[in-house]
Amino acid sequence: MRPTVHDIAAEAGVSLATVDRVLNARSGVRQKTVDKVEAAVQRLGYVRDVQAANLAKKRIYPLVFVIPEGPNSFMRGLEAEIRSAMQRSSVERTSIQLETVPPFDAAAVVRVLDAIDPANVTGVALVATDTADVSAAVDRLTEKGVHIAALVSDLPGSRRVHYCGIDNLAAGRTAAGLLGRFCSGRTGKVLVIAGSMKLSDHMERASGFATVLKSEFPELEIVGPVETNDEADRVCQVVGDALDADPEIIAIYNLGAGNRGLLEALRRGGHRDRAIVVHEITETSRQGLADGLFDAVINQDCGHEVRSAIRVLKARSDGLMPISAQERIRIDIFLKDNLP
Amino acid sequence: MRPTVHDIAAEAGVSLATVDRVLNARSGVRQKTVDKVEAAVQRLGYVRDVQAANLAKKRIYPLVFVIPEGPNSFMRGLEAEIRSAMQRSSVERTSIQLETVPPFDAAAVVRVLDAIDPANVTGVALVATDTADVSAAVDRLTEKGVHIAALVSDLPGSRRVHYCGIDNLAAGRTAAGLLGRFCSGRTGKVLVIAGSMKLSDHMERASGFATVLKSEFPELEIVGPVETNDEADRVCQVVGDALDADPEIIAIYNLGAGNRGLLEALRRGGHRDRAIVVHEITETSRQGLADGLFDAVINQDCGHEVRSAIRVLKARSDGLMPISAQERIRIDIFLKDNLP
DNA sequence: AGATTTTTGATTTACGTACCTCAAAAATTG
DNA sequence: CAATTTTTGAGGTACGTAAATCAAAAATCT
Repeated sequence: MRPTVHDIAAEAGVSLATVDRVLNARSGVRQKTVDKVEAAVQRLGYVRDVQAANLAKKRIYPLVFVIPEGPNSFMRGLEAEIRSAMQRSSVERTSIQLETVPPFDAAAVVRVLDAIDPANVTGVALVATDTADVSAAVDRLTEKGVHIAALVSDLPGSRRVHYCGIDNLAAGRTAAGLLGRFCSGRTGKVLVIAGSMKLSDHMERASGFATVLKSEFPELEIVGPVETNDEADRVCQVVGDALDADPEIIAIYNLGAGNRGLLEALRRGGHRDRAIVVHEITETSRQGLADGLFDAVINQDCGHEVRSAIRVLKARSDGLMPISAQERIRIDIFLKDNLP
Repeated sequence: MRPTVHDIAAEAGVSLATVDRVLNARSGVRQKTVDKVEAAVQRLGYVRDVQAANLAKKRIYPLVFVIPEGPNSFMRGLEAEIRSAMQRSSVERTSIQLETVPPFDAAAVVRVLDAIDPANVTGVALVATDTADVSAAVDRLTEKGVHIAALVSDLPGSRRVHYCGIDNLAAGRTAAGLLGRFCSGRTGKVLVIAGSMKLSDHMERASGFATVLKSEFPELEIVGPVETNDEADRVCQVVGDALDADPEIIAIYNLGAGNRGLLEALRRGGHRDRAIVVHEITETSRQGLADGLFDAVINQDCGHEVRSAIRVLKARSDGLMPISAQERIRIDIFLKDNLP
């Protein structure tokens, strides 16, 4: 049987009340007594029964998620995961509020953050461009005692307590590793498409991709990255124009959204022999894989990201550090053969 | 606030004791009353607070894991995950016993299963060959009321309640999709190495691999699968001999263990230009990726598998069906660029 | 030393559920 | 209709922790 607070009280030769004071870092206990209790905790290997503790505390964690609105399938998938977390909220003792803002609108994110009442919110998870005003708003809110997690795209300069997303430098490298091998020895150009270089995730992917391509596959030359603001129509046009203009393009890496546009350009132009790697599993990219137009899709599991954000924000508002190894979001690679 | 048993009692116009009898399926309640209570549960959307319930019940789940002993790194990784689960046992209310048996020894597995006392064990997870005697032993133990999960390699003919592992047919297909693309258009042979065709996972991988290679990459011809009993020395010899004898081999797929032997053969022969896909992330396969000898590693997260097995066995002994979508083990693909 | 402050102990209530007992009420039987 | 059985109610205890109160003890200060 695992030891309880009663066992520590007995072991330390103090009362239950004192054990409680020590365990919950309440004041009014001499250092000598604290040591006695902590020694007993060590000796008996006591670990607090979190379930019982939560029951007794009946604590709830009010959280806010801020994500872009608009047609971006990945963001809508993220929203679905947040809504599913909202349904679990009674079980997980959370109270989740979802705020959507226009995409690429830093000012709107700032407004939402500034409007948050620190008295009623313990944590915020947000998807935003890595710009100075957003970082400043994050820092202001942090100052008020609210813990903030960056979601999907990191805010490296800010005081966010955690980044819930993949290592995008590694994701870019992985894309290069795949595309390089898919082209195996052939010489040509790779068209790289991005949403916005203001998004730190896009920036990092482009950078990782370029690094590996240059060092390991020097026979492939990068065209781009071309920015499309993640709009499918722009992607379609950019790809169509590029493929028509330059027959040496033998591969495409779309590191942003707008795969619908990419598919359309490929279908329209009848291009079936390019090696193509894109990001995020959506209805569109599944279709691309199934049709053999896309060779591989690099994915981040947004369900994992949302759940991780919730765990981290809960832990932080209890003053605990999350176990970083457990919160790592992995870079998934899907071919049509291992689609879930 | 979420409703409690008290709220249902009030809503249904019955006493707390009656609600308790209905919720825990105790006898001595008229159908009419049962209906009233269940209607109230529906109306209020009551869900049992599992944490409080577990606290009150202080139930523990005695489980047994049966895995092969020997040097196989993947199995040792699995063992490490099981031991780590044993350390969490007080928190997860489990009591886990680990049994190791000689690899590929069906009789030993049968002996262990037959020795299990159904009074002290509610669930068993095992890694075993898919042979008739193992299936029979699984069925015998199931008959005694013990729930059994197949781990890593399925036992399709048996009465196991769940399979905790990847879809190996899809894994084989994925390997073919990767290797085919890595060879992109070149004509040649692919050496396929397996541990034992008595393992259903190896069988399925070989089958999925062959299917996709034939249909999508007909320019590649399969040599094998050669069985090695997962022994590194045999793998080394087989690969060395094959590469020396047949220069047309431009790719290798090792769907079993023994990657140490594969690496050694490649190093010894100075073969650096073959496209190579293997299974399972271990120290050896990481090294292979890092050195550029392996192109991709297909992995199953054995930590996930162990945790999933525990969840499933706990749920089954509470009479619940696990949510199958949540228990799917994904097929991971690692290049050197996305290694965790 | 006595007065004051700090520290500790003893005890209670609560969280939501499980499980038990005993008595009362209702339904069924003869 | 009385006797019997079944169903229901009322109440309690327990699980392990949190959080509170109030009194007692110990330490510190004047």
